Amino acid sequence: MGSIKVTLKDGVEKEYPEGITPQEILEDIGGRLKKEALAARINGKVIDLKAPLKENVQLSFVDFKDPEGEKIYRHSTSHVLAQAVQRLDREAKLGIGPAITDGFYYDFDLSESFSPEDLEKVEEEMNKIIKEDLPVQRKELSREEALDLFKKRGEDYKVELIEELPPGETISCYEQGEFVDLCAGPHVPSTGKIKSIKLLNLAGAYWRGEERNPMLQRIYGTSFPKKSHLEEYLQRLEEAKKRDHRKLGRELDLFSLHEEAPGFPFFHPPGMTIIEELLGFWREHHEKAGYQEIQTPIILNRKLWEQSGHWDHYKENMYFTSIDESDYAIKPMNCPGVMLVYNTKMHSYRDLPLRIAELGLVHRHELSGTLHGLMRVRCFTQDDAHIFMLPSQVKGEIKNILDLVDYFYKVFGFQYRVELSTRPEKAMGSEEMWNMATSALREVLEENSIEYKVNEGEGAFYGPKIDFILQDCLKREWQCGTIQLDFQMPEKFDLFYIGEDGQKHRPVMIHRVVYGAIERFFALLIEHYAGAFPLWLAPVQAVFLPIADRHLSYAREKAELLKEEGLRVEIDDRNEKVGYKIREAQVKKIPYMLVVGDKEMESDQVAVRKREEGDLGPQGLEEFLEQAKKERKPDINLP
RNA sequence: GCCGACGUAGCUCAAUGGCAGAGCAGCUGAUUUGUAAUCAGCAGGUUACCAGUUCGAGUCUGGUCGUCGGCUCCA
Repeated sequence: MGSIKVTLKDGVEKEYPEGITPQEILEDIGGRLKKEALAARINGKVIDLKAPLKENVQLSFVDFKDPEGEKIYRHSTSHVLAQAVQRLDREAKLGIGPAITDGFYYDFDLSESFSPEDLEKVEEEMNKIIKEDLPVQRKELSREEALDLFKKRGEDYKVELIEELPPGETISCYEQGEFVDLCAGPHVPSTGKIKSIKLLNLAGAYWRGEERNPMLQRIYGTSFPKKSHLEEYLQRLEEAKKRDHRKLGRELDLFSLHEEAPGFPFFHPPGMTIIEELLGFWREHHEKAGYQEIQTPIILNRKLWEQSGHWDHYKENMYFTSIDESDYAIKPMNCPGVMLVYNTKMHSYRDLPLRIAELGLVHRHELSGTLHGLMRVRCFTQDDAHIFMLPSQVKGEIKNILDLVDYFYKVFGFQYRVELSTRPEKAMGSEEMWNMATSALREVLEENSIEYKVNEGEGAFYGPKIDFILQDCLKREWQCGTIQLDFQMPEKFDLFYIGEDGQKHRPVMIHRVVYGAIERFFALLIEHYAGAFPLWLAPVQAVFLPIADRHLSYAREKAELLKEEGLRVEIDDRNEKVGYKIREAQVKKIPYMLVVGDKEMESDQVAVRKREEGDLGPQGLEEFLEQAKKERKPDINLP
């Protein structure tokens, strides 16, 4: 047996006998890592601490602070969860149990369903397993051995997974005590490495996410190496829930939802003010970007939907009605209406690109279980636009939209993620068309060095798309902006333009939205700002707080001046103490409070109190107005 | 749509199978107030809805609707 050279992170080279494990090296070098290391990284690859080293390597250790370490830690916790569940119910069959953002889950198939009380018992059992500090052992097996092992254990789902592993793939499993799970690893060296665990919730989940498969029971949980970190995390969750747009929407009187209209939101005056500001901002920038606005009807004849392909591809999401004995549908998308507008006149190649925008109200029959406040509703306003262009203009137009979306999201301070979705199973058009369209999107993303994830088979039925994804207060992801390339619709509606050669040509079309759905974007904004909207969006921008009745007329006079400047101003003329009025204005998250009493009347000033900063002292009305006007610009915070 | 939980006053929440209650908000009155809640009084309910069990149901059972957490779907 020879020896190997191990280069540690700090550049130190050490010689060890071949077959030494990272664990043993830790024993040798000691220090903080000895306690905190969860796995090792050799030549960039993460492996078990117990994996023997066979050649010269660059070695570093992975702890919880390392994203890979966090993942391993949570993944190992999911194994402990599965072990606990099987201890409590021998019949429980294992699904899958991966680490996810901030935690993990494990899916189980069992005859009786879990109750929230069961979770406590499971948690108790998990703590026992942790206390037992069972060594976690990796084993590599042949396909036959693996099939045999999991068949014997009655793990039908694992057997299914093994059968689908590509030939030649190393099959490994991890054992801890009586428990064994099919798993690629790596894992922590023993269950005692895990410290603080918490099971969070229960849910049903289809096996492998497919509706025709049996529904398994999923347990979500999380774990941390320190109890205080777990507690902080739970605290953060509680804080995040306070930002929930459904809660703030009610408290701030922005909107409401009613049993009488599930999924169809009602907007109240303060909510409408915000929406109108969002739309005003949108119109301003779309006009600048060369868009023209139209409006098309909500109800359109069946024939149109047959022509567009929606009747075949989107029927289960549509609402229908009949008028004078003919069939009509409520529009789930705006495009077919736009097609009719395009075809009302001849177009020259000189007219292209033609950018036609529509703030279109669409209705879709979403499954009842998917409705979620304003985030997922059954009717929503898309800030839609359809761009008709020459094939040579496609990339330029997509680039323009990428820039527009980026500008909009930056104005609100949103971080976003980009996805490219490709051809779905149920698609119109030829493979070649799809490939061409998909690579066009891909190229623009790459040319503009935008990071993106590919979402295979998730495109629209008429073309591939680029999606822009935002997160809500609980880090749930919501698709907002989207750019969809469409070679189908122009074909279906026989769109053409007259080219330089005097002949008819087919234009290319893009569907795109920036906000996505106004409702969803609004909801995300509520959570993003925790209800404390910047001045330009705030339903009430400033409130006068007169100290006593004798200051009322002064407040009215000054308020009038601000209103003339277009500010949204109110006066709290109730017979209450200032402290009371301040509290109320603060709870309503009004950006500015203007306290007026004897002193202010005498000096012809207002005492300005800012929502975030508190008392700013007395100012002349002009000074305040100047500041307010600055803050009225949506992009005030942009460089 | 599927799995699970939940549904009491506008909101937040109480009430062993035995008279449906509190705080906040609302209304009325008093107080004229200086940087996050003045005091008093009044009113507020078909306990989501429909059946059933029971002498008696907010509470137990079944169904419907809705909401919440997921799955699936999607802006």
